[in-house]
Amino acid sequence: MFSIGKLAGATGVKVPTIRYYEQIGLLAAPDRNSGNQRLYDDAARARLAFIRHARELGFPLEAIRELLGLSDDPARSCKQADAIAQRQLVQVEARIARLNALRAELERMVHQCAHGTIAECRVIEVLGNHALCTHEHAEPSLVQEEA
Amino acid sequence: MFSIGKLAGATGVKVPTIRYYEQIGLLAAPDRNSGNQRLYDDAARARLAFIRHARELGFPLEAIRELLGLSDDPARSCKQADAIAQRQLVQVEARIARLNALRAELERMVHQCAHGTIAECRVIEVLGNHALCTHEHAEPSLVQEEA
DNA sequence: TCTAAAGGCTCTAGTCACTAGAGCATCAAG
DNA sequence: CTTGATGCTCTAGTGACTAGAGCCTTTAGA
Repeated sequence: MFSIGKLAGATGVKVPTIRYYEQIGLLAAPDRNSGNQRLYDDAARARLAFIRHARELGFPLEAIRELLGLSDDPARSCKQADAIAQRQLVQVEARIARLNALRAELERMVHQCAHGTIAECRVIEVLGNHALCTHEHAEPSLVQEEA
Repeated sequence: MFSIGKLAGATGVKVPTIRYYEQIGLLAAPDRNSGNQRLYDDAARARLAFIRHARELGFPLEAIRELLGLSDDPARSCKQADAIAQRQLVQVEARIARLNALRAELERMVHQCAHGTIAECRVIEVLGNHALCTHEHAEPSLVQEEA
């Protein structure tokens, strides 16, 4: 049985984050010791490791909640789990494509700068005038949040 | 002179977002008409276009605030503007590298799945056991937020 | 000129996944 | 037995918006 600190150390998830996961119902509330401190067992550790790993792979907490629900039912078809992972893959691919376009644009901007004054600065100029871009780039919404 | 709706149409920035930019001081509060509605001029339009373009390129609002400050001073050296763009480029590159690792991991997971039951599902298994990964992947913190 | 719809206003609260801090209580080591 | 680390709850803040309530103003058509 571990304290929350030991659990944090064992999984690499910070203490407040563990409490947050409990608060949103992603992790069951564990038993407490006589002094009201949380005590975790190895099953909790495994579950938290699962969550952490899925987070590292960019799954949103809601998808992780679903995956955890599925993993509790071993006899079931894994169709849904596949679909979730597949969806995540598609999103990661879209983000990569998008970031590659941004990188190209930023590189062009930075390389064209002659390091003179603001008045001649290619960075400022390009930002002010989208027509100077080679590519269209998508709305910020597509760029938001992470994986 | 445009209403906020026309400005939104002209720049592709949504109406509530424009008001939000005003609220956080990124866009100056414009004059109002007799009915207390905002009226924008072309300078405001250009400034908002700058902001939008910079957002599309993934600059955080604080960086944009700085860039706008610089662009108001045309005689100044563009060293700082370059540095901001360069920093952004580095971050975008880091995100691309990170996402490529994630994509590889997700692809492996998805392709190994035999589409059977949860008990045999590679997706669930890999998520539960980081040792099954080929790569280390970074902390979620590095993955957060966007460009 | 009237009316109805579209657009505008302010304000508050919600999103996601945490993070930070205040102000306490409890535990482990010396 | 003390001290410092760790734990507890609760509230509020982050970034960059988005959604909604409840109201007012403008504009186009009849």
